[in-house]
Amino acid sequence: MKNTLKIHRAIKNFTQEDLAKEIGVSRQTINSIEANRYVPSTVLALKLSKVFEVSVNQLFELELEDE
Amino acid sequence: MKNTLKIHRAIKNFTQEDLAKEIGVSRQTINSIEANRYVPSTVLALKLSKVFEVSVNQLFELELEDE
DNA sequence: TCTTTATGACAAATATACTTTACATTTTTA
DNA sequence: TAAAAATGTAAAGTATATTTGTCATAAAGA
Repeated sequence: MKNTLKIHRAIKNFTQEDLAKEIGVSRQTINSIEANRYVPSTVLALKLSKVFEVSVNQLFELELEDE
Repeated sequence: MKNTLKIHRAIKNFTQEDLAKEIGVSRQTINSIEANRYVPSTVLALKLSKVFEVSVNQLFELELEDE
């Protein structure tokens, strides 16, 4: 699964830490998601969707290897 | 977090087992998500979004207690 | 009504998300 | 160019998703 977190973070001019605080997770969690080290929970995805004002489907997209 | 899985499953006329096979998880996983016993991963949410042809945000919604 | 199919739920085991701590490297800014 | 801020990543620990197996009950069909 790929994501556009970094882009939306740039649009909002947020650091990883800003974002982490905003949604109540650690900075490393944000970093690890951006680096595709792990897949976030749907609650986390919805919170990101809310903060960035875009849909979850715009933030995250399945790749061939996911299916 | 609440979800509309049961409704979309009814629209497509899928049993929990049909759906489970469709997206490659166990029937209990579907059952547990519908019953709000746990929160699925974003990959799973995206797969459900694809099968039901609706956005993740239409399938799952944050509740007050999530924030 | 009897049988089959679908759902709800629990327990134990395993996989993986997420936290905290910590340190190195890169990027920004004074 | 030196200091500060931001990012990348790793390890160890905790929380929780997911599987497999199993059983009880509800719903649907013969």
